[in-house]
Amino acid sequence: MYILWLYQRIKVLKSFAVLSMGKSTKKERFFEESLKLIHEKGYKATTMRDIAEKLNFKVANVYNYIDSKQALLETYLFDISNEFLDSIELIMDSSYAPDEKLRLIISVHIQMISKKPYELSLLVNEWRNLEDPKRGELLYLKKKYNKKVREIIIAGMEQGKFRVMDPDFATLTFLSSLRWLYDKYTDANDKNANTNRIEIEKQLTDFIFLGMGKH
Amino acid sequence: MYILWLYQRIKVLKSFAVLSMGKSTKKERFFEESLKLIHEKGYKATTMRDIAEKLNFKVANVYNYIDSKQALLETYLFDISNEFLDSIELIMDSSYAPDEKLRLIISVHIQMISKKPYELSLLVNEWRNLEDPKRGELLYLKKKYNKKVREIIIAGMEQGKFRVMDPDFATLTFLSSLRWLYDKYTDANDKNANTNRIEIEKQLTDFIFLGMGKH
DNA sequence: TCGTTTTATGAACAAATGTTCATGTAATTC
DNA sequence: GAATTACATGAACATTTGTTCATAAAACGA
Repeated sequence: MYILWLYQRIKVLKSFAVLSMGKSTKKERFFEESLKLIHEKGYKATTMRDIAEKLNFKVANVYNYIDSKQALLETYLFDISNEFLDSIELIMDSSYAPDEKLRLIISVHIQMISKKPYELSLLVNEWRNLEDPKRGELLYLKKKYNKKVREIIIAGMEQGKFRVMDPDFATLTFLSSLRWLYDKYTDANDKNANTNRIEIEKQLTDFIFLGMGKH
Repeated sequence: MYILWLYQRIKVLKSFAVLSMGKSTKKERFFEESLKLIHEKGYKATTMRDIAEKLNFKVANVYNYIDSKQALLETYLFDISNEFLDSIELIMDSSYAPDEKLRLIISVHIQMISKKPYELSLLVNEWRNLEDPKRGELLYLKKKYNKKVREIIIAGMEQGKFRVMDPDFATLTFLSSLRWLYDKYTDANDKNANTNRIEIEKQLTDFIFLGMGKH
Protein backbone atom coordinates (compact mmCIF):
# COMPACT_ATOMS: atom_id res chain seq x y z
CA MET A 1 0.00 0.00 0.00
CA TYR A 2 1.07 3.49 -0.79
CA ILE A 3 0.49 4.68 2.73
CA LEU A 4 2.92 2.13 4.07
CA TRP A 5 5.49 3.18 1.55
CA LEU A 6 5.14 6.75 2.73
CA TYR A 7 5.65 5.77 6.35
CA GLN A 8 8.68 3.86 5.26
CA ARG A 9 10.15 6.85 3.51
CA ILE A 10 9.52 9.04 6.51
CA LYS A 11 11.34 6.62 8.77
CA VAL A 12 14.28 6.46 6.39
CA LEU A 13 14.53 10.21 6.42
CA LYS A 14 14.57 10.23 10.18
CA SER A 15 17.52 7.91 10.39
CA PHE A 16 19.56 10.46 8.50
CA ALA A 17 19.02 13.14 11.07
CA VAL A 18 22.14 14.87 12.29
CA LEU A 19 21.95 13.89 15.92
CA SER A 20 21.57 10.19 15.42
CA MET A 21 24.55 9.97 13.08
CA GLY A 22 27.27 10.18 15.72
CA LYS A 23 29.02 6.89 16.22
CA SER A 24 30.67 7.56 19.52
CA THR A 25 28.59 6.69 22.56
CA LYS A 26 30.14 9.50 24.56
CA LYS A 27 29.08 12.12 22.11
CA GLU A 28 25.59 10.66 22.05
CA ARG A 29 25.35 10.75 25.80
CA PHE A 30 26.56 14.32 25.82
CA PHE A 31 23.82 15.45 23.46
CA GLU A 32 21.15 13.42 25.20
CA GLU A 33 21.89 14.65 28.67
CA SER A 34 22.36 18.25 27.59
CA LEU A 35 19.04 18.08 25.83
CA LYS A 36 17.22 16.82 28.89
CA LEU A 37 18.83 19.45 31.07
CA ILE A 38 17.89 22.27 28.76
CA HIS A 39 14.37 20.92 28.55
CA GLU A 40 14.09 20.78 32.34
CA LYS A 41 15.62 24.08 33.33
CA GLY A 42 15.34 26.09 30.16
CA TYR A 43 18.15 27.19 27.87
CA LYS A 44 19.18 30.32 29.74
CA ALA A 45 18.99 28.63 33.11
CA THR A 46 21.16 25.72 32.04
CA THR A 47 24.85 26.51 32.46
CA MET A 48 27.75 24.79 30.82
CA ARG A 49 28.78 23.81 34.32
CA ASP A 50 25.42 22.12 34.87
CA ILE A 51 25.98 20.04 31.79
CA ALA A 52 29.52 19.13 32.82
CA GLU A 53 28.39 18.11 36.27
CA LYS A 54 25.64 15.89 34.93
CA LEU A 55 28.22 14.08 32.81
CA ASN A 56 30.76 13.89 35.62
CA PHE A 57 33.45 16.02 34.11
CA LYS A 58 34.56 19.62 34.26
CA VAL A 59 33.37 22.64 32.29
CA ALA A 60 36.31 22.92 29.97
CA ASN A 61 35.62 19.47 28.59
CA VAL A 62 32.21 20.54 27.33
CA TYR A 63 33.99 22.44 24.60
CA ASN A 64 35.39 19.23 23.23
CA TYR A 65 31.85 18.28 22.26
CA ILE A 66 30.35 21.54 21.07
CA ASP A 67 31.67 24.90 19.97
CA SER A 68 29.38 27.04 22.07
CA LYS A 69 26.18 27.01 24.05
CA GLN A 70 24.43 28.72 21.19
CA ALA A 71 25.60 26.04 18.74
CA LEU A 72 24.15 23.42 21.02
CA LEU A 73 20.70 24.95 20.83
CA GLU A 74 20.98 25.36 17.08
CA THR A 75 21.77 21.68 16.65
CA TYR A 76 18.61 20.53 18.39
CA LEU A 77 16.34 23.09 16.83
CA PHE A 78 17.34 22.73 13.21
CA ASP A 79 17.57 19.00 13.43
CA ILE A 80 13.94 18.61 14.42
CA SER A 81 12.70 21.41 12.20
CA ASN A 82 14.20 19.84 9.13
CA GLU A 83 12.67 16.51 9.98
CA PHE A 84 9.27 18.11 10.09
CA LEU A 85 9.81 19.85 6.81
CA ASP A 86 11.09 16.74 5.10
CA SER A 87 8.08 14.75 6.12
CA ILE A 88 5.52 17.37 5.21
CA GLU A 89 7.08 17.70 1.79
CA LEU A 90 6.68 13.99 1.24
CA ILE A 91 3.08 14.25 2.26
CA MET A 92 2.40 17.27 0.09
CA ASP A 93 3.84 15.57 -2.97
CA SER A 94 1.66 12.52 -2.52
CA SER A 95 -1.64 12.02 -4.32
CA TYR A 96 -3.64 11.66 -1.10
CA ALA A 97 -6.79 13.65 -0.58
CA PRO A 98 -6.47 16.64 1.76
CA ASP A 99 -8.21 14.94 4.68
CA GLU A 100 -5.92 11.96 4.34
CA LYS A 101 -2.96 14.30 4.24
CA LEU A 102 -4.04 15.90 7.47
CA ARG A 103 -4.33 12.48 9.05
CA LEU A 104 -0.80 11.76 7.95
CA ILE A 105 0.40 14.99 9.49
CA ILE A 106 -1.20 14.07 12.78
CA SER A 107 0.45 10.71 12.54
CA VAL A 108 3.86 12.19 11.88
CA HIS A 109 3.49 14.56 14.80
CA ILE A 110 2.72 11.72 17.15
CA GLN A 111 5.59 9.62 15.86
CA MET A 112 7.90 12.59 16.31
CA ILE A 113 6.62 13.42 19.75
CA SER A 114 7.05 9.90 20.96
CA LYS A 115 10.56 9.64 19.60
CA LYS A 116 11.92 13.12 20.13
CA PRO A 117 9.80 14.74 22.81
CA TYR A 118 12.60 16.85 24.23
CA GLU A 119 13.64 18.28 20.90
CA LEU A 120 10.04 19.18 20.25
CA SER A 121 9.72 20.84 23.58
CA LEU A 122 12.74 22.99 22.76
CA LEU A 123 11.27 23.88 19.41
CA VAL A 124 8.15 25.19 21.10
CA ASN A 125 9.74 26.82 24.13
CA GLU A 126 13.28 27.86 23.37
CA TRP A 127 13.43 29.13 19.80
CA ARG A 128 13.44 32.68 21.03
CA ASN A 129 16.81 32.13 22.62
CA LEU A 130 18.40 31.68 19.25
CA GLU A 131 20.39 34.69 18.18
CA ASP A 132 20.02 36.21 14.77
CA PRO A 133 20.53 35.26 12.03
CA LYS A 134 19.77 31.67 13.06
CA ARG A 135 16.60 32.80 14.75
CA GLY A 136 15.34 34.31 11.53
CA GLU A 137 16.17 31.16 9.63
CA LEU A 138 14.22 29.03 12.05
CA LEU A 139 11.21 31.30 11.95
CA TYR A 140 11.33 31.04 8.18
CA LEU A 141 11.20 27.26 8.40
CA LYS A 142 8.28 27.46 10.78
CA LYS A 143 6.39 29.74 8.45
CA LYS A 144 7.11 27.43 5.56
CA TYR A 145 5.66 24.53 7.46
CA ASN A 146 2.55 26.42 8.50
CA LYS A 147 2.00 27.52 4.95
CA LYS A 148 1.96 23.95 3.70
CA VAL A 149 -0.54 22.91 6.33
CA ARG A 150 -2.63 25.89 5.33
CA GLU A 151 -2.56 24.84 1.69
CA ILE A 152 -3.80 21.40 2.59
CA ILE A 153 -6.63 22.83 4.62
CA ILE A 154 -7.69 25.21 1.86
CA ALA A 155 -7.63 22.39 -0.67
CA GLY A 156 -9.74 20.33 1.69
CA MET A 157 -12.35 23.05 1.98
CA GLU A 158 -12.46 23.50 -1.77
CA GLN A 159 -12.97 19.80 -2.30
CA GLY A 160 -15.75 19.74 0.26
CA LYS A 161 -13.81 17.55 2.65
CA PHE A 162 -13.68 20.16 5.42
CA ARG A 163 -16.14 22.57 6.86
CA VAL A 164 -15.65 26.06 5.47
CA MET A 165 -13.75 28.14 7.96
CA ASP A 166 -11.10 30.83 8.17
CA PRO A 167 -7.94 29.16 6.81
CA ASP A 168 -5.44 30.89 9.06
CA PHE A 169 -7.59 30.24 12.02
CA ALA A 170 -8.04 26.57 11.17
CA THR A 171 -4.31 26.12 10.58
CA LEU A 172 -3.26 27.59 13.87
CA THR A 173 -5.92 25.89 15.94
CA PHE A 174 -5.11 22.60 14.28
CA LEU A 175 -1.41 22.88 15.04
CA SER A 176 -2.04 24.16 18.52
CA SER A 177 -4.21 21.20 19.39
CA LEU A 178 -1.26 18.94 18.60
CA ARG A 179 1.17 20.87 20.70
CA TRP A 180 0.42 19.67 24.21
CA LEU A 181 1.48 16.09 23.67
CA TYR A 182 5.15 16.59 24.33
CA ASP A 183 4.21 17.53 27.87
CA LYS A 184 2.79 14.09 28.33
CA TYR A 185 5.81 12.40 26.89
CA THR A 186 8.40 14.38 28.78
CA ASP A 187 6.56 14.11 32.07
CA ALA A 188 8.20 11.31 33.99
CA ASN A 189 5.35 11.29 36.48
CA ASP A 190 2.65 10.61 33.93
CA LYS A 191 1.92 6.91 34.08
CA ASN A 192 -0.12 7.15 30.90
CA ALA A 193 2.87 8.50 29.03
CA ASN A 194 3.21 5.25 27.18
CA THR A 195 -0.40 4.97 26.17
CA ASN A 196 -0.80 3.10 22.93
CA ARG A 197 0.32 5.40 20.15
CA ILE A 198 -2.39 4.14 17.85
CA GLU A 199 -5.04 4.99 20.42
CA ILE A 200 -3.61 8.48 20.91
CA GLU A 201 -3.69 8.98 17.18
CA LYS A 202 -7.32 7.95 17.03
CA GLN A 203 -8.35 10.23 19.90
CA LEU A 204 -6.57 13.19 18.37
CA THR A 205 -7.86 12.58 14.88
CA ASP A 206 -11.42 12.25 16.15
CA PHE A 207 -11.11 15.44 18.14
CA ILE A 208 -9.85 17.35 15.13
CA PHE A 209 -12.25 15.93 12.55
CA LEU A 210 -15.34 15.35 14.63
CA GLY A 211 -14.99 17.87 17.44
CA MET A 212 -16.28 17.30 20.93
CA GLY A 213 -19.96 17.69 20.16
CA LYS A 214 -22.37 14.86 19.48
CA HIS A 215 -23.89 14.90 16.05
CA MET B 1 -30.50 37.19 31.11
CA TYR B 2 -28.45 35.03 33.39
CA ILE B 3 -25.59 34.76 30.94
CA LEU B 4 -25.21 38.51 30.88
CA TRP B 5 -25.18 38.60 34.64
CA LEU B 6 -22.37 36.08 34.65
CA TYR B 7 -20.32 38.12 32.22
CA GLN B 8 -20.91 41.10 34.44
CA ARG B 9 -19.68 39.30 37.51
CA ILE B 10 -16.59 38.12 35.69
CA LYS B 11 -15.79 41.66 34.66
CA VAL B 12 -16.22 42.91 38.21
CA LEU B 13 -13.83 40.31 39.46
CA LYS B 14 -11.28 41.37 36.91
CA SER B 15 -11.28 44.96 38.05
CA PHE B 16 -10.14 43.80 41.46
CA ALA B 17 -7.01 42.23 40.13
CA VAL B 18 -3.81 43.24 41.87
CA LEU B 19 -2.10 44.87 38.95
CA SER B 20 -4.86 47.23 37.95
CA MET B 21 -5.34 48.55 41.49
CA GLY B 22 -2.34 50.84 41.54
CA LYS B 23 -3.31 54.47 41.29
CA SER B 24 0.03 55.89 40.32
CA THR B 25 0.67 56.08 36.60
CA LYS B 26 4.38 55.56 37.10
CA LYS B 27 3.92 52.27 38.84
CA GLU B 28 1.50 51.19 36.13
CA ARG B 29 3.96 52.03 33.42
CA PHE B 30 6.67 50.16 35.26
CA PHE B 31 4.61 46.97 35.40
CA GLU B 32 3.41 47.31 31.84
CA GLU B 33 6.81 47.84 30.29
CA SER B 34 8.48 45.19 32.40
CA LEU B 35 5.80 42.75 31.36
CA LYS B 36 6.29 43.44 27.68
CA LEU B 37 10.04 43.12 28.01
CA ILE B 38 9.83 39.80 29.81
CA HIS B 39 7.38 38.57 27.21
CA GLU B 40 9.68 39.58 24.39
CA LYS B 41 13.01 38.36 25.67
CA GLY B 42 12.02 35.80 28.27
CA TYR B 43 12.36 36.09 32.02
CA LYS B 44 15.95 34.96 32.32
CA ALA B 45 17.10 37.01 29.38
CA THR B 46 15.53 40.20 30.70
CA THR B 47 17.85 42.02 33.07
CA MET B 48 16.94 44.60 35.65
CA ARG B 49 19.11 46.95 33.65
CA ASP B 50 17.03 46.28 30.54
CA ILE B 51 13.93 47.29 32.43
CA ALA B 52 15.53 50.42 33.80
CA GLU B 53 16.74 51.44 30.37
CA LYS B 54 13.31 51.02 28.83
CA LEU B 55 11.89 53.33 31.47
CA ASN B 56 14.72 55.83 31.16
CA PHE B 57 16.16 55.50 34.61
CA LYS B 58 18.94 53.57 36.31
CA VAL B 59 18.98 50.07 37.75
CA ALA B 60 18.85 51.02 41.37
CA ASN B 61 15.52 52.73 40.86
CA VAL B 62 13.91 49.48 39.78
CA TYR B 63 14.00 48.42 43.40
CA ASN B 64 11.70 51.26 44.36
CA TYR B 65 8.99 49.50 42.37
CA ILE B 66 9.55 45.84 43.15
CA ASP B 67 11.45 43.87 45.77
CA SER B 68 13.17 41.47 43.43
CA LYS B 69 13.11 40.06 39.93
CA GLN B 70 11.51 36.93 41.22
CA ALA B 71 8.74 38.91 42.92
CA LEU B 72 8.03 40.62 39.63
CA LEU B 73 7.38 37.31 37.91
CA GLU B 74 5.24 36.12 40.80
CA THR B 75 3.04 39.18 40.55
CA TYR B 76 2.15 38.59 36.93
CA LEU B 77 1.71 34.85 37.22
CA PHE B 78 -0.49 34.72 40.30
CA ASP B 79 -2.53 37.68 39.20
CA ILE B 80 -3.65 36.02 35.99
CA SER B 81 -3.94 32.55 37.49
CA ASN B 82 -6.32 33.77 40.14
CA GLU B 83 -8.41 35.53 37.58
CA PHE B 84 -8.82 32.29 35.68
CA LEU B 85 -9.71 30.41 38.80
CA ASP B 86 -12.22 33.00 39.93
CA SER B 87 -14.02 32.91 36.64
CA ILE B 88 -14.11 29.15 36.30
CA GLU B 89 -15.54 28.87 39.79
CA LEU B 90 -18.34 31.22 38.82
CA ILE B 91 -19.03 29.11 35.78
CA MET B 92 -18.92 25.84 37.69
CA ASP B 93 -21.40 27.11 40.24
CA SER B 94 -23.88 28.14 37.60
CA SER B 95 -26.78 25.98 36.47
CA TYR B 96 -25.71 25.93 32.84
CA ALA B 97 -25.48 22.67 30.96
CA PRO B 98 -21.94 21.33 30.43
CA ASP B 99 -21.77 22.34 26.81
CA GLU B 100 -22.85 25.85 27.70
CA LYS B 101 -20.22 25.92 30.41
CA LEU B 102 -17.56 24.99 27.92
CA ARG B 103 -18.73 27.78 25.67
CA LEU B 104 -18.40 30.17 28.58
CA ILE B 105 -14.88 28.97 29.26
CA ILE B 106 -13.93 29.60 25.67
CA SER B 107 -15.44 33.03 25.95
CA VAL B 108 -13.54 33.85 29.13
CA HIS B 109 -10.30 32.70 27.55
CA ILE B 110 -10.79 34.99 24.61
CA GLN B 111 -11.70 37.92 26.80
CA MET B 112 -8.63 37.29 28.90
CA ILE B 113 -6.36 36.85 25.93
CA SER B 114 -7.52 40.08 24.36
CA LYS B 115 -7.09 42.03 27.58
CA LYS B 116 -4.03 40.43 29.13
CA PRO B 117 -2.17 38.70 26.33
CA TYR B 118 1.25 39.26 27.83
CA GLU B 119 0.36 37.90 31.24
CA LEU B 120 -1.07 34.85 29.54
CA SER B 121 2.04 34.37 27.51
CA LEU B 122 4.09 34.40 30.71
CA LEU B 123 1.76 31.90 32.31
CA VAL B 124 2.38 29.51 29.45
CA ASN B 125 6.07 30.13 28.88
CA GLU B 126 7.70 31.32 32.07
CA TRP B 127 6.15 29.47 35.00
CA ARG B 128 9.15 27.20 35.18
CA ASN B 129 11.31 30.13 36.17
CA LEU B 130 9.44 30.50 39.42
CA GLU B 131 11.42 29.19 42.36
CA ASP B 132 9.92 26.88 44.89
CA PRO B 133 7.72 27.12 46.86
CA LYS B 134 5.91 29.56 44.59
CA ARG B 135 6.39 27.27 41.65
CA GLY B 136 4.62 24.48 43.46
CA GLU B 137 1.77 26.77 44.40
CA LEU B 138 1.26 27.84 40.82
CA LEU B 139 1.31 24.28 39.54
CA TYR B 140 -1.32 23.48 42.13
CA LEU B 141 -3.55 26.24 40.80
CA LYS B 142 -3.07 24.98 37.26
CA LYS B 143 -4.04 21.47 38.26
CA LYS B 144 -7.09 22.79 40.05
CA TYR B 145 -8.18 24.59 36.92
CA ASN B 146 -7.64 21.58 34.67
CA LYS B 147 -9.57 19.40 37.07
CA LYS B 148 -12.61 21.67 36.85
CA VAL B 149 -12.56 21.65 33.09
CA ARG B 150 -12.28 17.89 33.23
CA GLU B 151 -15.32 17.67 35.47
CA ILE B 152 -17.35 19.69 33.03
CA ILE B 153 -16.32 17.48 30.15
CA ILE B 154 -17.15 14.30 32.03
CA ALA B 155 -20.55 15.67 32.99
CA GLY B 156 -21.11 16.57 29.36
CA MET B 157 -20.36 13.06 28.21
CA GLU B 158 -22.65 11.59 30.85
CA GLN B 159 -25.47 13.85 29.79
CA GLY B 160 -24.98 12.92 26.17
CA LYS B 161 -23.88 16.41 25.19
CA PHE B 162 -20.39 15.35 24.14
CA ARG B 163 -19.01 12.48 22.20
CA VAL B 164 -17.59 9.81 24.49
CA MET B 165 -13.83 10.16 24.64
CA ASP B 166 -10.94 9.86 27.05
CA PRO B 167 -11.53 12.65 29.61
CA ASP B 168 -7.91 13.55 30.23
CA PHE B 169 -7.25 13.57 26.57
CA ALA B 170 -10.24 15.74 25.81
CA THR B 171 -9.35 18.19 28.57
CA LEU B 172 -5.80 18.68 27.45
CA THR B 173 -6.59 18.90 23.75
CA PHE B 174 -9.37 21.36 24.47
CA LEU B 175 -7.12 23.63 26.51
CA SER B 176 -4.28 23.29 24.07
CA SER B 177 -6.42 24.39 21.16
CA LEU B 178 -7.08 27.65 23.03
CA ARG B 179 -3.46 28.29 23.76
CA TRP B 180 -2.18 29.73 20.49
CA LEU B 181 -4.31 32.86 20.57
CA TYR B 182 -2.01 34.90 22.75
CA ASP B 183 0.55 34.66 19.97
CA LYS B 184 -1.84 36.46 17.69
CA TYR B 185 -2.56 39.16 20.23
CA THR B 186 1.01 39.80 21.20
CA ASP B 187 2.27 39.81 17.65
CA ALA B 188 2.52 43.43 16.63
CA ASN B 189 2.98 42.41 13.00
CA ASP B 190 -0.29 40.53 12.75
CA LYS B 191 -2.75 42.84 11.11
CA ASN B 192 -5.59 40.52 12.01
CA ALA B 193 -4.75 40.83 15.67
CA ASN B 194 -7.84 42.91 16.23
CA THR B 195 -10.21 40.65 14.41
CA ASN B 196 -13.69 40.84 15.81
CA ARG B 197 -13.68 39.03 19.14
CA ILE B 198 -17.13 37.64 18.54
CA GLU B 199 -16.01 36.14 15.25
CA ILE B 200 -12.96 34.58 16.85
CA GLU B 201 -15.15 33.10 19.51
CA LYS B 202 -17.42 31.58 16.90
CA GLN B 203 -14.55 30.10 14.90
CA LEU B 204 -13.01 28.57 17.98
CA THR B 205 -16.28 27.22 19.33
CA ASP B 206 -17.11 25.66 16.01
CA PHE B 207 -13.70 24.07 15.77
CA ILE B 208 -14.00 22.57 19.21
CA PHE B 209 -17.61 21.41 18.97
CA LEU B 210 -17.89 20.53 15.30
CA GLY B 211 -14.33 19.71 14.35
CA MET B 212 -12.89 20.35 10.91
CA GLY B 213 -14.71 17.56 9.10
CA LYS B 214 -17.92 17.96 7.15
CA HIS B 215 -20.83 15.97 8.48
C1' DT C 1 55.32 0.44 20.27
C1' DC C 2 54.78 4.86 18.24
C1' DG C 3 51.86 8.41 16.82
C1' DT C 4 47.34 10.21 16.71
C1' DT C 5 42.98 11.14 18.28
C1' DT C 6 39.86 11.41 22.08
C1' DT C 7 38.81 12.79 26.53
C1' DA C 8 39.89 15.29 30.39
C1' DT C 9 41.67 19.10 33.78
C1' DG C 10 43.03 23.61 36.32
C1' DA C 11 43.51 28.24 35.98
C1' DA C 12 42.23 32.30 34.48
C1' DC C 13 39.36 36.06 32.08
C1' DA C 14 36.21 39.59 31.02
C1' DA C 15 31.60 40.55 31.07
C1' DA C 16 27.14 40.44 33.01
C1' DT C 17 23.89 40.35 36.71
C1' DG C 18 20.89 40.86 41.04
C1' DT C 19 21.02 43.48 44.87
C1' DT C 20 22.23 46.94 48.64
C1' DC C 21 23.03 51.42 50.51
C1' DA C 22 23.72 56.02 51.41
C1' DT C 23 22.24 60.01 49.53
C1' DG C 24 19.88 63.37 46.78
C1' DT C 25 15.85 65.72 44.44
C1' DA C 26 11.03 66.26 43.20
C1' DA C 27 6.20 65.95 44.37
C1' DT C 28 2.37 65.78 47.78
C1' DT C 29 0.14 66.43 51.88
C1' DC C 30 -1.22 69.06 55.80
C1' DG D 1 6.40 76.24 54.70
C1' DA D 2 7.46 71.92 57.04
C1' DA D 3 7.14 67.11 56.83
C1' DT D 4 6.38 63.08 54.50
C1' DT D 5 6.33 60.32 50.63
C1' DA D 6 7.63 59.10 45.84
C1' DC D 7 11.22 58.89 42.53
C1' DA D 8 15.97 58.82 41.25
C1' DT D 9 21.27 58.19 41.20
C1' DG D 10 26.33 56.48 41.68
C1' DA D 11 29.14 53.31 43.54
C1' DA D 12 30.13 49.12 45.02
C1' DC D 13 29.52 43.99 45.99
C1' DA D 14 29.70 39.12 45.44
C1' DT D 15 28.42 35.69 42.15
C1' DT D 16 27.73 33.61 38.05
C1' DT D 17 28.69 32.57 33.41
C1' DG D 18 30.65 31.52 28.67
C1' DT D 19 34.87 30.81 26.86
C1' DT D 20 40.02 30.09 26.13
C1' DC D 21 44.37 27.82 26.61
C1' DA D 22 48.07 25.15 27.72
C1' DT D 23 48.62 20.69 29.10
C1' DA D 24 48.06 15.97 30.50
C1' DA D 25 46.11 11.04 30.57
C1' DA D 26 43.72 7.46 28.07
C1' DA D 27 42.27 5.00 24.20
C1' DC D 28 43.20 3.49 19.85
C1' DG D 29 44.93 2.39 15.10
C1' DA D 30 49.00 1.10 12.75
